[in-house]
Amino acid sequence: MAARYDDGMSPRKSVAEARRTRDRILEHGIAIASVDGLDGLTIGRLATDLGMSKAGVLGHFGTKEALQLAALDGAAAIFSRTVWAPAEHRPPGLARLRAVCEAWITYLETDRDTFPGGCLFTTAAVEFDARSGPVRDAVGRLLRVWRRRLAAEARTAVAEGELPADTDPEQLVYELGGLYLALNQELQLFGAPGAAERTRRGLDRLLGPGAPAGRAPTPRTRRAAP
Amino acid sequence: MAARYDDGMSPRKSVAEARRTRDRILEHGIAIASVDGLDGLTIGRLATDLGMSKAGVLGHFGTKEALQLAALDGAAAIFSRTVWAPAEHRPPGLARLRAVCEAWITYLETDRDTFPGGCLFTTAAVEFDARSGPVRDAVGRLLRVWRRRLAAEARTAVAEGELPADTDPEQLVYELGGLYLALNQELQLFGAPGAAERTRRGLDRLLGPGAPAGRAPTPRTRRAAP
DNA sequence: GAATATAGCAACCGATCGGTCGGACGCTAT
DNA sequence: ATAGCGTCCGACCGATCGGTTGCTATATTC
Repeated sequence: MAARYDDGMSPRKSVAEARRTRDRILEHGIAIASVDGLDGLTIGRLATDLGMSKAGVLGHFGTKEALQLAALDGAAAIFSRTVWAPAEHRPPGLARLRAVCEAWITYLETDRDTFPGGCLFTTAAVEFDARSGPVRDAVGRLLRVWRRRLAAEARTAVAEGELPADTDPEQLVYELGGLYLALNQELQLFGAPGAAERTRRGLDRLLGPGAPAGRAPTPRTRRAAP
Repeated sequence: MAARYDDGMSPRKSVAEARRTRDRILEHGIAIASVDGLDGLTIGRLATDLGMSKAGVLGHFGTKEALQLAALDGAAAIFSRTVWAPAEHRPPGLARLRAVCEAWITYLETDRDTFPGGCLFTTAAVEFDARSGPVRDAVGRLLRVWRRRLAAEARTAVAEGELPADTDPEQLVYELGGLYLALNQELQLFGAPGAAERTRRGLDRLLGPGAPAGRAPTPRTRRAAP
């Protein structure tokens, strides 16, 4: 049959508009995937939510897998912009590391519109960690990049004497990641308001006490007896 | 049409056999859910994998949601038997806490047949943490029970003087959980063989150094300068 | 041995999945 | 002015989803 467009809603076709619709699809797709996972990110649902046809949605990506990868890329861009960029102007080493960690907390705590279901990387990592294919590879790659950045920062902190000389940067990053997995779970599953403070206390134990961005010093949690 | 059973495969109907088929379904279902999530746990796939009909599978549970809850319960039983039971005969407090943590590591590291896709609780928690309903509630309940047990053990450890007096048990459990989330991710996503040792180092930092079950003392990671 | 209960089957249901296809439409370059 | 391209549409495809139904065959109960 012929497309009529007699419902008052005329199609927009300029190449610039196309980019904007693609961005709209991606933005909403990231929100969906954050809640229901990259598998739960359905073309049909995306289409109905955005008031367009499935073919129109899929035309921008070609394949569901490509859509998933694009959503992952989009989330990576948001992540980089939200937690990495604000810390980039800080001096390398411990200061920047602390700034990143603090931005990471606010990223998990406040970005409920863009990621209503929590960090998309965590969701995707758990969802695909036992499968194989391009999506799993992309998730692994993103996580590795992020860890490498953190480890590099930790290394310069050690070189600058801001962290003890016997610090193992990879170990530090490993425990940092655990802290944030715990934060994501706490926020999503229990909605616990004290989760951020818990995380900061854990950070103090890992990085040494100190106020990163003007916040009040946190009460000590546990420290080895002198 | 009529079921004929003329393919040489006669049905078995005794109530005892029925229990065994139910267990078979659950066992395989847990393995599937571990990899593909509780949503990916499909009745059709379960049926073909086990060589039975969809109705035969669903008859034992009635609903997919009931099947998911049953799988969760089964996984909880395995978890309790594998990581809690072996430590139960240890004296309460730090010793038992250490034994649980060590059993937890081996549970994540070696149970690849029952949980080929990693800890089912972690998978289910991330999968349902942004939704609502009985499954999400069940996951939350199980996690809470587990945390309460750990916190209780930590509390007696403090009371016994095995941990510093200013230890916050909930904080300790929080960081413990993060450590194990990190372990699960490391094992599943990167298959890193050093992940267990990383976790033990983190445990030493949380619980104080000490060999829990006869293993060699681990090299120090990072300790505050004296 | 008859009656009852039940495990499991084949077949089927409407809904939705990812994906394809031809065409209508508007923008852009010639 | 017109040809071509890209965007998006409605319609449709086979496969699979969770679930229902009517039935057979066995085990159990009386």
